[in-house]
Amino acid sequence: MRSEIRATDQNRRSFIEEARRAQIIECAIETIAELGYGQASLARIAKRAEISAGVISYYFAGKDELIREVLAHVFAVGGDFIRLRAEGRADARSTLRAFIEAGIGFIGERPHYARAAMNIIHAGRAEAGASWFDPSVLEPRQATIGAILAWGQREGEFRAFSAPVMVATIIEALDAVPPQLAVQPDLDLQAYAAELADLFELATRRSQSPPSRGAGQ
Amino acid sequence: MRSEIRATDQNRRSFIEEARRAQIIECAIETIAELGYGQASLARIAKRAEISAGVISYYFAGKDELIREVLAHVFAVGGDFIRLRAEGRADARSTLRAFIEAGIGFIGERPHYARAAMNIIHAGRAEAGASWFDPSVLEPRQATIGAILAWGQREGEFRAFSAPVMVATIIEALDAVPPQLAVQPDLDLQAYAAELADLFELATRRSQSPPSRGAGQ
Amino acid sequence: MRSEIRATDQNRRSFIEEARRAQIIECAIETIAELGYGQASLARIAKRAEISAGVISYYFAGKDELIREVLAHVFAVGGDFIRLRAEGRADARSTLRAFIEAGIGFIGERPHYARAAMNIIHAGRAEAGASWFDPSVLEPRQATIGAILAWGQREGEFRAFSAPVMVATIIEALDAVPPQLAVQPDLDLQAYAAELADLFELATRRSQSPPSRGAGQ
Amino acid sequence: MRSEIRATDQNRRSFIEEARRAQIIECAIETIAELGYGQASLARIAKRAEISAGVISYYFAGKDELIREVLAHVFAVGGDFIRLRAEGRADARSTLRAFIEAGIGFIGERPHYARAAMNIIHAGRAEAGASWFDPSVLEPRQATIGAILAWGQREGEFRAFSAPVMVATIIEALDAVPPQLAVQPDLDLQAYAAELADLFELATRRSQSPPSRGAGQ
DNA sequence: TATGAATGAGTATTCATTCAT
DNA sequence: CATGAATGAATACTCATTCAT
Repeated sequence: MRSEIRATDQNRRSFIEEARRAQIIECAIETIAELGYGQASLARIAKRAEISAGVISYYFAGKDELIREVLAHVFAVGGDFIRLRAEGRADARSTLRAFIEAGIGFIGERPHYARAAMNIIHAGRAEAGASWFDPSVLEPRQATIGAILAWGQREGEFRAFSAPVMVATIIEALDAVPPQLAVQPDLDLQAYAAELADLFELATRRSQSPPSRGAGQ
Repeated sequence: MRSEIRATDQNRRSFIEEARRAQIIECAIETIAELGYGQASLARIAKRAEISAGVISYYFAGKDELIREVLAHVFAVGGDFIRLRAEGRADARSTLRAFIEAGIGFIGERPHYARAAMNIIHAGRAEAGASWFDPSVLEPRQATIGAILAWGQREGEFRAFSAPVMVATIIEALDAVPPQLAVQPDLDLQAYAAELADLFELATRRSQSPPSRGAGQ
Repeated sequence: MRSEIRATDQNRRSFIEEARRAQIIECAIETIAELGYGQASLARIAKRAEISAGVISYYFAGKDELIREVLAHVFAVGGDFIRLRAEGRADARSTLRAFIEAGIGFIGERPHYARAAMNIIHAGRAEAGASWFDPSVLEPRQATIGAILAWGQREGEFRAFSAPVMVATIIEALDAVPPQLAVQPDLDLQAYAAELADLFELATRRSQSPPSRGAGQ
Repeated sequence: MRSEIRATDQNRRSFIEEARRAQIIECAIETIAELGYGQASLARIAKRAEISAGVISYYFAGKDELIREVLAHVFAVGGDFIRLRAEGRADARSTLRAFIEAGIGFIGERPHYARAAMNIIHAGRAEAGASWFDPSVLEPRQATIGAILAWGQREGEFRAFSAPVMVATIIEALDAVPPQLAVQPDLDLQAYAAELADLFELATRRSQSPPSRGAGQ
């Protein structure tokens, strides 16, 4: 009955199974967000869900699978949230702004989600360089930002910069927020978002004068 | 410090003691960098150092002390590295550039150090609100960047922005590098540094025209 | 109670849980009685019970809880045993006799119980001033003896003496038996009990002539 | 150089060796009295003596030997103390009084000694029924009391009672004091001693009327 | 003689996982 | 489906003891 076995069963899952998985994932998120990945044992997650610890092993092939699904869930929900708010803009500049604001909006809306995801990503249990969770879950986000940047560069809105570096920096700038919010829960997220949006607008726009590049000193 | 029992009156440490501590710290750094904080048990660290696990407990009062010392060591070495390269500039703009380039330079010089520190910091962020490691170790870095930004704003080189947001973003932009380097060891760090420096130069400088702030759509 | 994680809402325990706890407590008693408190590690207790050491941690929140329960169990069983034989007497003198005889009777009936309890209490007395086990478990015994003595003094059966000293001496006189019994298993407990009862009858009764108090020499 | 080896060397010990052994024994006594036998590791004893832990192993064949010597020392000093005060009396009655008062006097004089000894005796690490420390160290005390009792019975001062039971009870009555003193340091030992002396005078003296022995109910 | 570095066994406890019920 | 009992490995840490210096 383990999920590996189910897989042969055409990957169809019953309603109740889906519900249980969702419940467990939700509780895992809360547990990880509150206690940290290191303290989030299956027993503790199970307790929050008010089920026996064995149930988790019943529905998930192992802790790794659960964690992977947690991450996938957070990114799915977050992606929907952001896409809804950032898509359909007329230009890359305002789309990027909207993306950043939506990203922080999501953090404010679902701080547990954001916090749990950051925790998992940074818990890093690399066996050999590569990250242990399916990195493909992170790709859509990168791809989305990459597309916005490419769009802006193609249209001439944006200056010439290394897209991968900019993507990484934008993502990390957003990922820096959940821990700050945890320490300082009354953080003004709207102002923070505006600041970040300004920051990256200036960093990306085709500028009147180029940066200095090694001059000075 | 060290096992309650062997704390010497003078807190003076013998040469051999200092050497062992350094070796253990070094091996802890490597272990954390390669396996992640969560997998870096004392046993694994000891194995890498080819010593008995008890030796670590002999030289450090506990795992927490070891980790604290690891962090302190990394930040001490890193701080020296960066200060050497970033101090004494004539203006804030070029100082910020130099700081960013030195930061990434250090990552390239000591990738394990950077990776281990990031791991510890992010693992620590998780635990129940307050971080369990001495957060004061992070302050100098924030203070340094904060000072540069204040300098630039005071002198009119930099535009008006929220310093805390900018500080967090710069730090996080640098902290994003070690994991990328782990996945992609041939990453061109010099180019990366130049890109980041450009990015933040544009993001900070007093600009001819202000960012859009909510226009567009 | 039990691992923080499995504390049930109702604190109701299943039959099997109760049985396991009882078995573990029983094995703990035997182990402590035979090897002494200091040598009674969870591993050794588990080995005697032919279970994995983890099981003990599964049923008890920690070693402390186990020990507390051992003590409580011994005193509950012993208290019942003694009460059954000592209650309902017409006067304090015969009640005290019966109490002493029942106390030693219990030691003969359950030598492991008595020995284990003495071991725990004496080990506990050591630790830094306050004892680490709940001292309230010892109170009923003291209270019972104290009540008998007060009764006898009130009724004029007993002479005037310091009740606390007498209580302590009676208790300790009984507690002296288990170790003797361990060394010399064929000890005639009935005779021992009669001797002790005589001893304390003479020590407590209103006497024709007072003790010497410092005369002599 | 270990003491086993020395033993061949005619058991003669240098002055300095004797001094070190005495120092270590003294510190062991203090440590055991303060922390309890279970917490009295060689390391902690060594720390109190301000020496390296290895030194203890150098002067004593093992922890067991040290503990044995501690016990022997306490009983030697205690025996001297008591003998000095209890010997040379004219009759058994007053000798017993004096013995009890001296016993408690010693506890008041050297509470650490008494406490440490009780701790060790009760720590009980029996391998197979027999106590692990040399029980011969306890014999002189028993023999002394036994001799007093035999004297009194021979002379007709004391009634007929089981000497072993009386001996055990007297010893235990004294041994009950150190823990009480630890909990309640302002305990009036002189009064306590007088009470105990009265108690055992009445319990031992040839009485006008015999005890009840099973009557009553 | 004395040190203090080192070991290896042993401590309680936690954990993911399995499985009979 | 779900439980909760059980395992065995892993966790950080302590300890008595040994030994080169």
